[in-house]
Amino acid sequence: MTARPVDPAPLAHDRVYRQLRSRIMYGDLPPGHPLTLRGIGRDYDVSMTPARESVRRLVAEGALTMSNSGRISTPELSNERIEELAALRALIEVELASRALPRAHLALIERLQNINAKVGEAVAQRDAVSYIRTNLEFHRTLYLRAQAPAMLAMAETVWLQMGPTMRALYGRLRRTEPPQFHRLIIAALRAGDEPGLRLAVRSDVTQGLRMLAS
Amino acid sequence: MTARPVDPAPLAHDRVYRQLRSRIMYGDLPPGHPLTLRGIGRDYDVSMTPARESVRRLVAEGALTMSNSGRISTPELSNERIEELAALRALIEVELASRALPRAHLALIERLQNINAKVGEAVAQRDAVSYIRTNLEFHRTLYLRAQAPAMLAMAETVWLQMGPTMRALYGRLRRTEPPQFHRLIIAALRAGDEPGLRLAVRSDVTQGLRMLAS
DNA sequence: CGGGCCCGCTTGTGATCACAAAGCGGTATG
DNA sequence: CATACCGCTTTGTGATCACAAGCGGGCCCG
Repeated sequence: MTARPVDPAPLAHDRVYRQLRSRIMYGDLPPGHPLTLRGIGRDYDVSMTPARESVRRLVAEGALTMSNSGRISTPELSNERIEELAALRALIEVELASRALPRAHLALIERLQNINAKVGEAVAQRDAVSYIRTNLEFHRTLYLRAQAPAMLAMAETVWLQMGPTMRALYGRLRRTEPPQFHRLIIAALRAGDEPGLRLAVRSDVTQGLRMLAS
Repeated sequence: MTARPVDPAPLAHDRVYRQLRSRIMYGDLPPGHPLTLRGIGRDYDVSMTPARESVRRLVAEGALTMSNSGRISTPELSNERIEELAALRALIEVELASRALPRAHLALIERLQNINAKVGEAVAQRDAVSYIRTNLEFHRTLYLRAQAPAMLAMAETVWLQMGPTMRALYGRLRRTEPPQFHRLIIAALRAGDEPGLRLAVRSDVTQGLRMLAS
C-alpha cells in the first residue's frame, strides 16, 4: 500500500462548500449579498449541481437564506436574532472553555497569546475580515482542547450565521485597542480560575452586542 | 388578490426532507440504518435530485451520516457523543425553559399536563416511537413560549441527531411509570420557581444517560 | 471444506436540459 | 412627470444520463 493516503476524492461540492463557508464565516460577504447557482458554478468552475448541493448545505446551517422564490443571499439578522445567537455563543462557549481549562497547558496559552497578538494587529489596521478570522482562531484554538466536537460544531455554526453581520458591525468599529477580554481569558487560564474564565468568555462573546445600540 | 395565500409551492425536496426528518427524529429508524438516493426517490415518488437535496440537508444537520464512499445511513453515536449531546440539551433547554417561565400562563400549563398524560400512555404501552414523539412535543410546547426561534432550532437539531439512538435506548426500556421530572417541571412552572425549573429540566434531559451504564 | 479473488450490480457524483416563475427593464398612458 | 403594464431575461427546480468507485456474492483454487 502507498505511504501517503493521497487525497481520496477532491469532491467538487465539498470544495465549493468549504470555500463559500470560509468566505461567509470570516465576513467576506456583507449581509443581504445575493448569490446565484450559475454564478457560483462559474466562479468555482463547476456545474449547477455541486453549487446547489453546497448552497443547500449552507442554508441548512443558517449561513445562507432562501427567499420564498428560492433566491439565495447572506442573512440579514434582526436585533432579536443577534441577541439570541450571542446568548447561544455565551452558553456553549463558556461550557467549552470550562471543559478546556483542565487540559490547558503552557504551550496552549502561549499559542493563544501569539494569536491574540495577530488580533491586535488586525484591530490596529481596522481590517474587519482579518479581525474576525484571527478572533475566531483564538476561540477555536482554546475550544479544541475541550475534546467536545459536537459542541464545537454548534459554536462554529453560530459563528457562521453571524459572519456577514459581524463584518457589518466591525466594519464601523472605531476602536484601536486590542481586545481586553482576551487578556482576561489568558490570565484566568494561567491561574486555573474557572469562575473567572467563565466570566471572561461570557464578556468577550457578548461584548459586540453593545455596538447594536448605535 | 386572492384571500388565501394558497400553498405557493409544494416543493418536492422539502416534502421529502420533512418526512425523512420526522422519521429520524421520532425514532422510526434504528441507528446504522442504510438509505439510498434511488430508494428514497422510489419511496416518495421523486427523482434522485430532490432525494439528494433532502439527504444533503439532513447530513448537514447531523441527522444522517455519510461514509467515505458516500453511503448514507442513520448515525451510530459513541457514548462520548451521546454525553456531549445530552450536555448540549441541558445547556440550551434549561435556558429555553428559563426564558419561557415568565410567559407561562395557566393555559400552557394545562396543555403540558395533557401532553404529559399522553407521554404516560406511551410509556405504559412501551411504545418507543410514541414516547419519543409525545416527550418532544412536551418540551417543544414549553420552549415555544421562550420566543427564541434560533435556540429552539438548535435544540431540535440535537433531538434530530439523537433520534435513532433514543429509539434504541428506549426500546430496551423496562419502566412503566410516567416521567417523574415532567411533573417537577410543571410544578416549578406553577410556582414560578426558576431554580427549581432549571434543575427539573436538567434532570429530565440527562436522565436517559443513566441507561447507557447497562 | 475454507479462504481469497474477481466480476457484476448498485451506489453516489456531476453535467445537461426543459420548464415555470419571479424579477426587471422599457414603454405607453393617464 | 408618475405609474401601471407587458415582455424578456435570469433564476431555481426537477429529471435524466454517463461515469467511476465500492460492495457483495459467487466461483475457483488450495
